[in-house]
Amino acid sequence: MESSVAGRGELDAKREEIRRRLRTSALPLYVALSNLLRSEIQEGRWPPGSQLPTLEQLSDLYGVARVTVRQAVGVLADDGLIERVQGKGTFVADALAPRKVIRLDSSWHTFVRMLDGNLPETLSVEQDARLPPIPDEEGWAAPSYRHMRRVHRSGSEPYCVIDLYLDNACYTLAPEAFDTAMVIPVLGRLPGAKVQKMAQSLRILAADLTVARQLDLPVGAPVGEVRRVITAKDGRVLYLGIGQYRGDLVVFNTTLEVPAE
Amino acid sequence: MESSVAGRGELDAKREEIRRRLRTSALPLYVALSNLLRSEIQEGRWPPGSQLPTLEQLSDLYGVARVTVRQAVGVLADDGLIERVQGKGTFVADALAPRKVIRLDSSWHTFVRMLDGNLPETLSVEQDARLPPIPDEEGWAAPSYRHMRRVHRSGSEPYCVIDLYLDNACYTLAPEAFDTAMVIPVLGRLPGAKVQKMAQSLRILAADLTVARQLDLPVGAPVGEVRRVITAKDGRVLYLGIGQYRGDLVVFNTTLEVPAE
DNA sequence: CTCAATTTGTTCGTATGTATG
DNA sequence: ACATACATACGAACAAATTGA
Repeated sequence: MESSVAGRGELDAKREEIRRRLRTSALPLYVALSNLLRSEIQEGRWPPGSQLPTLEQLSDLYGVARVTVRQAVGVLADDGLIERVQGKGTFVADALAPRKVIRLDSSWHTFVRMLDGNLPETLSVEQDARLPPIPDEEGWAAPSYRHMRRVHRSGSEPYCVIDLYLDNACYTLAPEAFDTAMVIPVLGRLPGAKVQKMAQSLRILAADLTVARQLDLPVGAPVGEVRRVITAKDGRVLYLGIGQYRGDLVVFNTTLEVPAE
Repeated sequence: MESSVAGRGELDAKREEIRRRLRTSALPLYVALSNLLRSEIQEGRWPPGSQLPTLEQLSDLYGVARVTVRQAVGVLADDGLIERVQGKGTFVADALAPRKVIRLDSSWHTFVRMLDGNLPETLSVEQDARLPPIPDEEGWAAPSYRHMRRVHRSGSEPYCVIDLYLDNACYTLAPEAFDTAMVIPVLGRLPGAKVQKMAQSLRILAADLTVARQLDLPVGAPVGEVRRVITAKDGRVLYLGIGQYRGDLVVFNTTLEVPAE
């Protein structure tokens, strides 16, 4: 008897914890739950064609009322991700449109090759801008930069929005190229081979209002913010780019050769 | 006249658009607005110590009711980001607490140095596991792996939970070391220098329930999923690790030397 | 064919939170 | 501070479709 009571108490505690985790996101419970279910389905927890647990079971599993589970499931049904059949159950749709992801490689050659040929859309240009403050170890600023805000698309889907600063001394060497093509490959091909290295750092953020708008995402969706600094041999900053990438469309790759000891 | 009408119409359209964006986020309006204000403050739109626009002005600016603005501002006040003084105004707090982040470098040396000395907590061990399926180009599987699930902490805060598979042929060479220390540095120091390269790919996801619990995050919070494959010279997979990192605590760094043409 | 069990669909009533004027 | 409207979430009861005994 006691053990059964303890078991029940434990279960309730667990249920309560799950509930709390879902709650803390400030989203309505049914939205939070539908997001969770969506990503679990996309991760393959319930494969295409298979039956989901019943509303009662899900209600139990996540510690929310059946009606609320139903509401969450309804969101996914509206999206066509699942199908509900009265008297039978809820099923994962057969054809999940496979996501076409963009692979960002971080060896210089593959990175540049990947970028090359893409045509960004320029949202705004500032001809004579100052570089935002950067830490000393990243390099030192040239007198004047060309500041552009651009959007990169894969087909019609935007996957990156980027604020970039290009040393005007570089820009004047090939203005038409810089205006239309991706900046980094052009910079790499610039005569004189001034480019020495590119430092890159990535933070993971939730999309704010501006970014959500430009990447066509809900506010709060996970995005990767990449900061790239390209310097010349003398430490002058030729390029600074701060880009926000849609988390659901981009994969970042690195390969490290391990030095023999 | 016409231009003034057009200007007004434009303004209203902009207001309407902001409003719509705030709305569509599925967050309660006041939460969405507080997020927006928070990021604008952090971006420096209103510097520390300065006065925010009045509730009326903000109400106008964002197209929401004064009471709703007040509610949004209340969230930030609770967070200590701003201070409200009756009859005077609302002010940005002087000291914004900086976040302590973990830098994950991806040159082999710095990466290993960063890991070294950290003591992970092991959640579970499976002595004789099979490697999960991997694409051919990543390498080929050894007959048997040691599978561990571990949590990494910075102080008491968990920042990474990782599922790792270690070739048992490697494990038996230094079982005590592999049991307690970080696997990758130990693997790198293993006599024979079998390790040749490490491939790493990073996806950006929303935390699912399991990860949310283990990293003490709300469900849906942005996390980075890092997949690391370490192979020997002959292509055998010595190590596979799939780690989930808290987005708010981790920065991923890379430096690329640009080959001279 | 019928019946019972299962599972989703629907509707009420109630309580609370959100947003406006 | 108040009145109003609407969304969210819960529990409960009942309806309708499906399945298999």
